[in-house]
Amino acid sequence: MVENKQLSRASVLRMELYLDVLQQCRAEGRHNITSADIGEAVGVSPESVRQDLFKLGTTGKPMVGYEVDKLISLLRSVFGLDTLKKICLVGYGNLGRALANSNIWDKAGFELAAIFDKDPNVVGTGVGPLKVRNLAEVFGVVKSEGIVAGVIATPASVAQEIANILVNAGIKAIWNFAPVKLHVPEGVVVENQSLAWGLITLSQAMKSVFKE
Amino acid sequence: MVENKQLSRASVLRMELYLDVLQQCRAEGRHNITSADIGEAVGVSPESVRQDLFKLGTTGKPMVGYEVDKLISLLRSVFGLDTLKKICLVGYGNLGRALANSNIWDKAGFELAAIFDKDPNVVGTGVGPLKVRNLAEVFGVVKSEGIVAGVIATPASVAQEIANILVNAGIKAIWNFAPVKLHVPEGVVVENQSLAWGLITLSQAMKSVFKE
DNA sequence: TAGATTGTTAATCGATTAACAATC
DNA sequence: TAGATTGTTAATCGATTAACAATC
Repeated sequence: MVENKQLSRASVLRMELYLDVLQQCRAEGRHNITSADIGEAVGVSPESVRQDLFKLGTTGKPMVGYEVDKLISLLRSVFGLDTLKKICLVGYGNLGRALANSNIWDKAGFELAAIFDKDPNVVGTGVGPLKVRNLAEVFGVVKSEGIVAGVIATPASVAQEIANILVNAGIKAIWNFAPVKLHVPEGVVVENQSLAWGLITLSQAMKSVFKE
Repeated sequence: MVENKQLSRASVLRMELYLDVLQQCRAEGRHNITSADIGEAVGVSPESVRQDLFKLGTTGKPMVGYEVDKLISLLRSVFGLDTLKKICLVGYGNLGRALANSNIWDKAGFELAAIFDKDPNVVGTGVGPLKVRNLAEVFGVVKSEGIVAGVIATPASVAQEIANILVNAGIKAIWNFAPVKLHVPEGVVVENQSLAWGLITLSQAMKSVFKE
């Protein structure tokens, strides 16, 4: 029932789409869904949907399809959404503020447990009960709070330095918004979300559109 | 010299890293660089670097390596960074404000030419000379300004509707921050940058780390 | 020259697509 | 039962890695 092989990034991305569709179905009161329905909703062939679900240990029934509730649980467990993970945010500029005030954390099973910045004018301000702390406190707070992941929303110039601090403090995962390839030891996961890179990727993709 | 085959997404992502390394090299005054150097800096094998550059029409010399300036120009042209593209932003919440005030646009060859929101309290406010306009103006402004791309930084619930409006207005590319699979006609490019999906991907990746 | 480094083809690997038997 | 739909293997496709001749 639990996956053992590493899922490809592409698979994971598709599965996130499946989860979205399934939740819509549940909201509409449907109990079952076929691979064809899922596929059509997310722009993927039914075969690919089945292949993806097969990797997770399949749960469908011929003629009936998949149980919506069961599949939602399965995907949530694959993504680890029901495991609470403490995360900290480093960098409280425009982007940091937008992140801190967003509602994305819960939905992915994270608790935003601390915010850090080096600017003395920003330290002490904050979101609700959460106050921005001085960068120097990272090590101690990560340890004492049991924080396992960190977000880097700082300028690119200091991103690697921040990554080192986080890793030293024992963090196992980094969500990186800086357009910098971070060098981290094995066993530490980095997920890049650089807006700059995203925009360049869009620019590149546009070229083929205009060529037609 | 100009690429004709579609580059894989993975290739493009790697090439963005190469460009970063090359720009650092130029800043340090280096004129040449080998595939081994590039590879080491970005965590890719020299063979892969050469293979990627080969796809673009290679420009290196045995025993010397690649000319830094030449390669920067080549990559900038591959990404289309020197072609100015007008883009508009829809949704001026926390994320929209962070985007509008960022410096990412120029660097990817975009000019942020208009901002839209439906909230009357927000319309009229703005960044520098740019004022937030009413959502109803999208169609007219996109046409009159010659805007070719749009950013969706709205709640997920209205993202598809906004996409339809943008596409109808003639936009060819969408940078989508909403955690929704957008359905667009062929010939329109969508680049997803949903933070919610990114965070779930991180959560999934963390599972394997903690399993070890 | 000698040898480091590229250009480019070949081999491997993995992911996607197709096919179809199993089954409810 | 009949036939729609899954589970699962096989075939195809593409990307990555390896290899090595070409070359500066």
